[in-house]
Amino acid sequence: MDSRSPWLDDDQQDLWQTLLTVVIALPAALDRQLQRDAGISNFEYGVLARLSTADESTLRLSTLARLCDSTLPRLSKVMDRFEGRAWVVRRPDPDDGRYTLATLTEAGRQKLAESAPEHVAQVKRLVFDPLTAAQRRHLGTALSRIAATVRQELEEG
Amino acid sequence: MDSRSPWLDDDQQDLWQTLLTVVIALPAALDRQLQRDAGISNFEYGVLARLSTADESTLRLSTLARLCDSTLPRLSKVMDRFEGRAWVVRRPDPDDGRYTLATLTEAGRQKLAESAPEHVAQVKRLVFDPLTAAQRRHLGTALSRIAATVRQELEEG
DNA sequence: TGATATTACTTGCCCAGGCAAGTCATCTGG
DNA sequence: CCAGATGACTTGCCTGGGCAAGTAATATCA
Repeated sequence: MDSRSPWLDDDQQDLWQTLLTVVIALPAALDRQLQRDAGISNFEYGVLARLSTADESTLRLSTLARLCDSTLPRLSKVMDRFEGRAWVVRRPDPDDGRYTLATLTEAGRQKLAESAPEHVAQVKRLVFDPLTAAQRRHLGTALSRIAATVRQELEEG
Repeated sequence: MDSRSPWLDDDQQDLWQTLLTVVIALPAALDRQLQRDAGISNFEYGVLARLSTADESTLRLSTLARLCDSTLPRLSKVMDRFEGRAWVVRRPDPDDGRYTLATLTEAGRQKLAESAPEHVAQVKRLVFDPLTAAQRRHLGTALSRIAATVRQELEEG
């Protein structure tokens, strides 16, 4: 494909518009369900979920930020809110005081457990149910390539 | 696929995480380029682009909102900014005074033309270049189904 | 025909997130 | 061993967007 031509052809336009719809409307739909049923955003859910699968429920903030595709200021403010609700605790990394370790508390794990069923059901309804097994595989392949390119783009910045 | 089981299996987790990365990081990458090079957001670019392809460069706000997957308050505020820069004009629809018609001005069209080349190049680099023709077709098929489901969700909700 | 409902949009208030500047801890070169 | 550089957050300021309430125009129906 030639990146130098300054326009998209019709097929590309269709795909592009569809992708835009998904990246705009899917987060909106997820946020709405989570906000209504659990009072948290999709992003906040992702932070809880990441921490819950980490070793000892603990990660450095910078690592967590990368895993959640977040900036550090954004994550820092989420952590403020989470500490206020006692869902996580922060402490300096004993190995290197510049790092901060975040650990999911039992209350945080419980919040995640409460929120998960409806959220997962929503994800299944919106993303998995409409697709056949083959379509899911193809989607995964294509999105992986795009995700890798976009990640690289943001890191180079 | 059974929506009732409350968890995702490993394959689903992988796909889900990849999709999350794309819906979070792709808009961020697009916004950054547009903000840097043109001083507008990806969403605002989409509004200009939609208007530019409409008959007489004119659409009802409610129609434009639907086409851009936007809420009406959000679009209303974008229109305030655009009118301030004289990129659009608003006027009541003569056929039905409840509707408002938005028309792209010549200045607005020019802003779009200036912004387009770099933005389109970015879209190609991030979305199209990493994929083969077959992968693009498959991606379009899968995303169309998801987009349709999500749109329906948001309209009902 | 006039009161009420509905539709399309706007406004106000609030909060989340981006960016730039500040702080604190560690590394590095002299 | 100690200044300056680097890295990891944190804070403050500002803007964008969501929601709920308000307004204006049209439809409905007694």
